[in-house]
Amino acid sequence: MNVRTLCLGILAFEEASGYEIKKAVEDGMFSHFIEASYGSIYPALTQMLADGLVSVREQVQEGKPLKKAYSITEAGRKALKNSLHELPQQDKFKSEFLFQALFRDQVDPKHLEAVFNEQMDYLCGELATIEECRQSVEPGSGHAFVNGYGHAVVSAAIQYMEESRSSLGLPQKPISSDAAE
Amino acid sequence: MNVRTLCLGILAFEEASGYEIKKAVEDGMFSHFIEASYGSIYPALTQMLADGLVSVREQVQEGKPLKKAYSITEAGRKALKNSLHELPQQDKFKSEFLFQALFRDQVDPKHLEAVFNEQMDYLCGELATIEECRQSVEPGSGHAFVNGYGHAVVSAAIQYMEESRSSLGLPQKPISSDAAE
DNA sequence: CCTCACATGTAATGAGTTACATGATTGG
DNA sequence: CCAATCATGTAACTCATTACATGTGAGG
Repeated sequence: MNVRTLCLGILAFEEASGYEIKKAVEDGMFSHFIEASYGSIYPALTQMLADGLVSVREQVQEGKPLKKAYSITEAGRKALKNSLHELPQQDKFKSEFLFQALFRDQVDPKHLEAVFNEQMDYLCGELATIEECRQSVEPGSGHAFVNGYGHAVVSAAIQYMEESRSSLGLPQKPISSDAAE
Repeated sequence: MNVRTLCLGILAFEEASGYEIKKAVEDGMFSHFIEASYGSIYPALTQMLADGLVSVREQVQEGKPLKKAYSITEAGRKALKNSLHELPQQDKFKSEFLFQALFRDQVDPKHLEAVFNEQMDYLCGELATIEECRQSVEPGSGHAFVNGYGHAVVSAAIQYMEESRSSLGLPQKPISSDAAE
């Protein structure tokens, strides 16, 4: 999948600016597909505008910079549908974190612990976000499936990592960003 | 992570040719990190040879083409260690399959079913491979962690997908490539 | 006879990231 | 006053993929 299709997908749900798309991809409802930087989002929108897949509405805001709100057009919806049918890759299970874990005896223990904890924090953060989202998505929708899948997979990862702490020679309770404080 | 580091990692375990590296990344013990094509593997090996990170041994085989068996050097091990400490990205949970699932009402049901089944087949295949591997990896090793993590995550995905069949409007039992026959 | 598995490589192409470039307003 | 958030965009660069190019031997 490319950034164009991702943007088109987001715009199929809601009008958005390049900036808002970036936020949605980083954190929001669309953070579980692919990553995208400003350097790919803005050119994608410009190109799609030229191709007639999206339209712009320039919003003048008080006390804030000019915002270009993009909307999907009928041609855009068609193009999205088309892209959806052409996506060939089923996604493979890949993880760079696991690569680091594989060579755990090659890295120094402090670093291993840091990597492990960062990964753990990320996963816990994701789980929290997913659980928050659950309230706002309607059951049976595409979003609900995405959330459910995410929840299942991320929980499993967290659970396995928690169980593996000792076998990796890591201290049992690191900082616990949740319960404490 | 780049292909160079991936190759270096594989060569840290065993001497291998470009061809064998490709196979290991496609299917074998090293299939859970990143993808790599011949077009990236061969140049990576050539470059690392020039940099002194690997050495070659040309094997003349009966009835088979010339094979270049690459081994990691001391400098290579150092470089790997270094790369391992510099890998910044914790891996995010991303899935293009979920993008397709999100727009399930935009694609035709036949296509959705096909995508779903392909994904399911892939996951089941992975699970089978992981279970096979379990016998040959020693407990407590990096490989064991990779296998365990993979098993946990892939099983969770399979289970959730199985449970979601009906809510996606898909037939309960498609072809069942396991039990039947 | 033809295709598959083995085996190595290059060049064009494509897609994205990083860093650069700019600028207003708000809150500490 | 400085940093962060909001907001848009470009250009150089990196990295990998795809397609091309070549060749053998085994098995159906």
